[in-house]
Amino acid sequence: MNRRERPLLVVITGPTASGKTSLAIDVARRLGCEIISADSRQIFRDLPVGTAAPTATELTAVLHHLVGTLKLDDYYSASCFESDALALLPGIFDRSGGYAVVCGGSMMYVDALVNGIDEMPTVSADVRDKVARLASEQGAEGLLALLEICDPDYYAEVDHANIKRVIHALEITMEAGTPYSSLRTGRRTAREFDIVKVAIEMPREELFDRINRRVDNMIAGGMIEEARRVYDRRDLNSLNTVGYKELFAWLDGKMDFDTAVARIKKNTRVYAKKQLTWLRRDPSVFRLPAPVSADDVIRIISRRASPTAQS
RNA sequence: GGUUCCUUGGCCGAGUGGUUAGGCACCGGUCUGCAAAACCGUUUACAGCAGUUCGAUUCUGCUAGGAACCU
Repeated sequence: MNRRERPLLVVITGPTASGKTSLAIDVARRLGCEIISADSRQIFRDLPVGTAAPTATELTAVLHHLVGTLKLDDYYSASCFESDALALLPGIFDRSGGYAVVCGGSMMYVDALVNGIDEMPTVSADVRDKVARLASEQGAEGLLALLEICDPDYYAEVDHANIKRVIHALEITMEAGTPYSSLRTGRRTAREFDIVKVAIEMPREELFDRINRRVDNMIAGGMIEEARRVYDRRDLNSLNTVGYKELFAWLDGKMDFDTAVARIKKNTRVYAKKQLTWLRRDPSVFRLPAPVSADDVIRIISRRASPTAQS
């Protein structure tokens, strides 16, 4: 491809099991660039099978970033991803003449990189403990009552049933000493590069079929051993993940094996649906019907050939 | 052949003579810091037929299917 004045980030996304990985590799080869993975679970080492991470062969075919780089107990978030990706991009653009591919289905990660995410202080262990203690002593009502006092604006808009968001708001508010809502600008950050987002689409039946088959392949491909190896760390957030949860339940004797596998399939389908919901409301995504070839993606890139600003 | 019991929406599973069980799935949605997370909304019933009743998913009878026990 031609060298670009203004670099271009090609985001390849779509629901789980839609074929993102191999498409991204094809596209990256055509563009002569590297790939940044936007996957909140493939970024952990020790989970290659159950997260359908790129295989050794695939990793060799094109240089990948942010795959298997974290330990299971490392802290990570969409914001961490934004910084990591932004730090990697200049080098990737340089080496490729202005191209980079991001591939992944962690929609919030993609959004954080594409649109930016507001600056928030990192929550200290101290504050985390304080809020956790309040939660266990006074329950949801206590948390909500406190939020109503210290951040009435967010209290008014947050889903009171979604206690995770309430806790997060309280933590940030306490850490920052200023209401969480005052730190949320909702503003997009302008990027120094162009962005094209494409998503792979296919009839739901086909997608569900692919999911079911992939789960069977994972099981046959060593996922049970993988789950056994991390079993003792099952309480970590990184292992609050479809596939592992269900196998842990089986290992705990809480469900039989066939049920566990059926649950993995079911929960993976549920996950895919949530990704589709997220994609549907994003008008900036080019949704391409499978099978999608690198050519299809290149065509879209060239159509918006020159440095038209993305907004 | 006889006796007793069972039959609820895609699945599991409560219950009642007259307002919604509930859970899961399906379908739809929320989303700016653990997001493969967390959360929200909605749809699908009372096996069939005939009675009793102002009214039956709930009571009675018959039919069908199933379970247990008896000869």
